[in-house]
Amino acid sequence: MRTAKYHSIRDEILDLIAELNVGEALPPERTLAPQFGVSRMTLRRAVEELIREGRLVRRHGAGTFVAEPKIAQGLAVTSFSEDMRQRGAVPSSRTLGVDEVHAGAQLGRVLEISPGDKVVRVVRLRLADGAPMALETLHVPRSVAPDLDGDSLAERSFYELLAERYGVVLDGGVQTIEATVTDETESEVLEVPVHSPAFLFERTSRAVDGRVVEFVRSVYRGDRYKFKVELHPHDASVTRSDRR
Amino acid sequence: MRTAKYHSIRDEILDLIAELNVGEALPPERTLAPQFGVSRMTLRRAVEELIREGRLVRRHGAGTFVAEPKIAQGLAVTSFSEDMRQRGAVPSSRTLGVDEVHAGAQLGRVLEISPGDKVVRVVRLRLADGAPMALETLHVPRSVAPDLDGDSLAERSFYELLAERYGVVLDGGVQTIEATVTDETESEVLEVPVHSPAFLFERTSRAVDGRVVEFVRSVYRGDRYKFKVELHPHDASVTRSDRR
DNA sequence: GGACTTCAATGGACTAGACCAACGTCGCCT
DNA sequence: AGGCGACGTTGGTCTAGTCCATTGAAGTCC
Repeated sequence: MRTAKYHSIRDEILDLIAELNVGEALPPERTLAPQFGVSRMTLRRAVEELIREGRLVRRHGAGTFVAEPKIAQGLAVTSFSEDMRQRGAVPSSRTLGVDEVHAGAQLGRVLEISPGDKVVRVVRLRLADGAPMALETLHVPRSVAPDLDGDSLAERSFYELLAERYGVVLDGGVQTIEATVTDETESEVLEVPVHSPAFLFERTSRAVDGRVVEFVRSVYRGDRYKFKVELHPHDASVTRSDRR
Repeated sequence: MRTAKYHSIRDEILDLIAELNVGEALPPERTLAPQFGVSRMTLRRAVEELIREGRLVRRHGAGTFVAEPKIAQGLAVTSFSEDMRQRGAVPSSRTLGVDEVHAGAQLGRVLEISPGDKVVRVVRLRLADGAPMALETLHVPRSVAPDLDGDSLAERSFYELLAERYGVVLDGGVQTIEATVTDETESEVLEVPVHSPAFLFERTSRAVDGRVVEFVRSVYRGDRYKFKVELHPHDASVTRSDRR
């Protein structure tokens, strides 16, 4: 079997959820399992995924219910467009410049290439509902994207290009988030007063083969962008490590 | 059985991990399971918890290995002290003032009480390694903590007090994170120039009985505080919802 | 010596059933 | 009418086994 059963069951339950209102109960596990032709354990595994995603809630003895749509706009901000859509805004983008530079010491270190290696640098203004939201500077080793240029980025997202044209499969990355204020240049393109509050995101992404494929530095308008995080008591799992 | 087996097994595996170096393999599942006196499924469930916590990594066909200590200093910032310790700093606290006010319209709304109800307000300076890190203003309905005062907070954490003295069990909450700059007052106590970059946290916490038990507003120094988040490809689970 | 094959060991998925624990309802008793 | 207790329904945990998929090393062939 190519794809795991519990994964396709997950999708079938998703269809079921679509036909229910928030707060309504799913059929009991003992009904659903044979209906989908799987054992109860397998069904439960699929349900557990949906619970982790925040789409279902289980209440012992009562049933499994469709969860409130979650508010959380977390920090797994890997795609500007995805992020904006999730926040209910229409994303767009304007490329302000594309050039090729030598990595240099700092950039070479974070991209894990030689300081003399070439790097494509793309500066883009990111907009939400037509108004400036963030200024993004993208750095990609030339070796990762040999023929990347401004035209390519106009049509499709950088991540689509990576996957489809260069066969790069992303594995993960590290992102830091700092508080900052805008400088003259940033203020101008973002259309805010100088020294306005802003978020500074720095992200480094790695492919499954181990190469660093991008370093992105983004400045977000503090007056338009904020995080909303839902806290759950069991999040403090680290506390237990000093139990001895 | 009071506590689930897979939970105690989790702790036993934790002991096992403590005796191994990063990257070393755990004994295979088929060895461990009978050793702990459980079925393989139950053992796997315990291992899966530890994987979610980032302490173990599984490699199909190869084995289960002790993971690199994770960097992530995420957003589940429910306790200043816990947060600081995790970042390797020594937390401390100085209470700047405690008073009782009427809720008023705004505060009444977020705390879900009448505008005329009384609220305890505590202003505290939070320090890391002896230097100012954040200015925190805590609001608690008097009805939740009838005899709360400055002395109580000197000895124990607010959350300990809630749990042990008032029998309040926390259920969760919502936290927003914004970018801001310090005003005159904040600058003075935080010992930074006026209009320095800063994070503004606003947290509302709820007890299991449904009552809102606190509203906290914290201003963190932007030059000392930052987030570091590890990104994983499957985090983009939302993308799948438009598959139809 | 290097490339290929084979195979044992390991994690991944799944089943059919058992028993426990929480919830909520329905009926009985007061 | 109100409260209380029994019980059926639901999720929660666990077992002992089966078979599949991936890995990596040992062995084989050229």
